[in-house]
Amino acid sequence: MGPELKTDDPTDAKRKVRTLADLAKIAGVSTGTVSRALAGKELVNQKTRDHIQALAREHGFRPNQMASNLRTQRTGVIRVAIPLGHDRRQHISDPFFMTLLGYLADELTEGGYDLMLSRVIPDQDPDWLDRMTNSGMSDGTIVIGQSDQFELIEHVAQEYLPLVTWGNYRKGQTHCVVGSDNLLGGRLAAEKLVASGAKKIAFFGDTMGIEIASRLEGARNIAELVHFPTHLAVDEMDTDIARNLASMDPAIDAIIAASDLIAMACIRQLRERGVDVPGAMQIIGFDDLPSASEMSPPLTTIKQDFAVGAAAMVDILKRRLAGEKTGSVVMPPRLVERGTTRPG
Amino acid sequence: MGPELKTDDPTDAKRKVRTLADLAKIAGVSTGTVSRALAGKELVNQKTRDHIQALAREHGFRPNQMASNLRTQRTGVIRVAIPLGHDRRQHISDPFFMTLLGYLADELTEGGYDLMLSRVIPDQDPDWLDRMTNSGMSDGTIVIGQSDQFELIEHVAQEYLPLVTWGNYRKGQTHCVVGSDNLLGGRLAAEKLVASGAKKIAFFGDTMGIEIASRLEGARNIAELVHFPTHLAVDEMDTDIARNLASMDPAIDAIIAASDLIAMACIRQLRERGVDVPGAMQIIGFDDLPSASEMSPPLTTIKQDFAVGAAAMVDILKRRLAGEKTGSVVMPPRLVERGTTRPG
DNA sequence: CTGAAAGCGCTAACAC
DNA sequence: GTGTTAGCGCTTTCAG
Repeated sequence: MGPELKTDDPTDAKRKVRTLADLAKIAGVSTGTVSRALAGKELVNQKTRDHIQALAREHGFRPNQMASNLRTQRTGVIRVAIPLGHDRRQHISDPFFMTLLGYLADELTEGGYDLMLSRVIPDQDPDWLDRMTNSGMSDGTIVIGQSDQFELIEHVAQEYLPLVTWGNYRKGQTHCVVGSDNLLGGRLAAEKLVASGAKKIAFFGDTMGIEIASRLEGARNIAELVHFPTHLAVDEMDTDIARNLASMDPAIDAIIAASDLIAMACIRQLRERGVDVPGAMQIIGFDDLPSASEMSPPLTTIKQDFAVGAAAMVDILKRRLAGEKTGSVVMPPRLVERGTTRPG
Repeated sequence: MGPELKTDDPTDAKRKVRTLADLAKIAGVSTGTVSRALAGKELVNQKTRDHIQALAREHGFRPNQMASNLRTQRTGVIRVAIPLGHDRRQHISDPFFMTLLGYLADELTEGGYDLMLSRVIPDQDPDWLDRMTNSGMSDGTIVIGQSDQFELIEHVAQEYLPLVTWGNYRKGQTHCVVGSDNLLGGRLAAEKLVASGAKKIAFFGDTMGIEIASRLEGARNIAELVHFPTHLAVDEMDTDIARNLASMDPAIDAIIAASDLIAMACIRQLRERGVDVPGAMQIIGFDDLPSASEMSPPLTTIKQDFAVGAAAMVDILKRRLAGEKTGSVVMPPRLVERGTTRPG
């Protein structure tokens, strides 16, 4: 590599200017002035301001955000946390998260915020949410899915305002949530299946997550049904479904899946078993992910409007950042009839 | 709201302990000791360490990451930037970005890093990459897609090691890139169409992005083809395609789409026009997004393995963080024949 | 083993 | 208008 670099060589014109102080020195002014000039403040003479800005450009100087943030106590970043409490094998690449995250990212970045994404395993890090909200690394926090962390979120929300969650609303809760009326969603699914002639209905889903528990409850308000716990994580889902399908009452002729992904996996496996959908088995999903309408046959499902939900979350978060104490938003889901259920 | 809160009330036991200094005071030690204790360092007496940790838990104290980062010059976050140079109307929710991002997020968060997502409009922020790499807000940077920013990336890479890009490899380039052999991909697509009897082939895609330019070039090595610029952003794509389809030579009986999304949009519009796919028009996409195999008919496409690519990017980034000067990775894409081309 | 003190790089009073 | 100074909250020498 040749001779060692002497970075203290006074003739080294290339010595990088990395701090306000460096720049101040070569500009012959104080750091305060440099700071004001680069911030474009009016208080500094037009000429010196231009000069300093030119110098900064010339040396490729970029102020250290971290230091600035620490000083101003403001970061311009919103944390988006995905807690995997139960079903920790779920990945962020799960289409459900990705869909919601995509819309959130659009809303946030178009509004000038950066987005810091964190995957959380609560068991390994019991006070993840405190850590995040107190880390000073972000101005606000969005939690995608309550998982089994309802109480924790509830607790943190008591003393931390800029927090919005995607999930299920439970009457009287403290924390602000945006999400669908899962009870209604479950009901719509069951009603549809009953209307199109289902005799015996199964529900596939893990009720550790309260959103899914609500869907099950809603469906149970309409019809009696057999519950088969089914993981949300793709690698476990398939074996769960295979077992369920193999062992379940042959009289069952309809399935309510707790998510589109579960529905899709069911359809794949039923096809392998030679079961006709929707002839011999009707299936209805939940979410209406983009791929639900593209698969074949296209999936009948209970639609949640993620674009609207994401916009609502960001809007609410901004208002909370401004100190407003907003309420929650519960959106009505909607039945979208496609090809995996029979008409009627 | 009753009387104003006096936060300086000395009897207020609830006064939040938010700093090391606060905790040090109630523990009766110095901030240095608290810092060491919470970091679990051996140098501090077991008893005091336990005591301080207990106190911290009790008061819900969480050290300020920002301050810590500033001091240690290490953040534990990796920036993922998506530059929208041409086609700035593209959204992060675009399935291509989301797919790659999902895998990246898995790799990164499972490796203990947080991910900071930034959408960039280069025209509005010409030195976005300098700003990011010098901001002190992250330890390394991943850029998804070179867009029209090849030269800028090239320039920054000369003095910033922990930078990895997803995109096209051009011989002799400085910056480290992971991506597919787009030239080969284009060739595979054209070869397939020729083999299955295409007489006249169109290419739909905007060559402002060098990846797509390479795909076009590769295809041109095999067959003469008509090029129709087509935006990548969903809202512009449809009108582009409609125009192209309406005006193009009726002899054209095959389309190479620069991305799966373009292919899907073509198929939708051809269907509306009553054109049979693949009978009257064969179509081949690029990417193999998850939905490519789920739509109907399933899409013939040139597959890029995003999971492998993401893993490679993270692996390389880690090695660069450790000071290693790694090379680039060019992965071979693969033809996946499905239902939008004819056999043969 | 623990305390004191010097910063990390920046901003915002407060002076002049 | 500009310089000086006191921190933001933490880590880490350096003493003792």
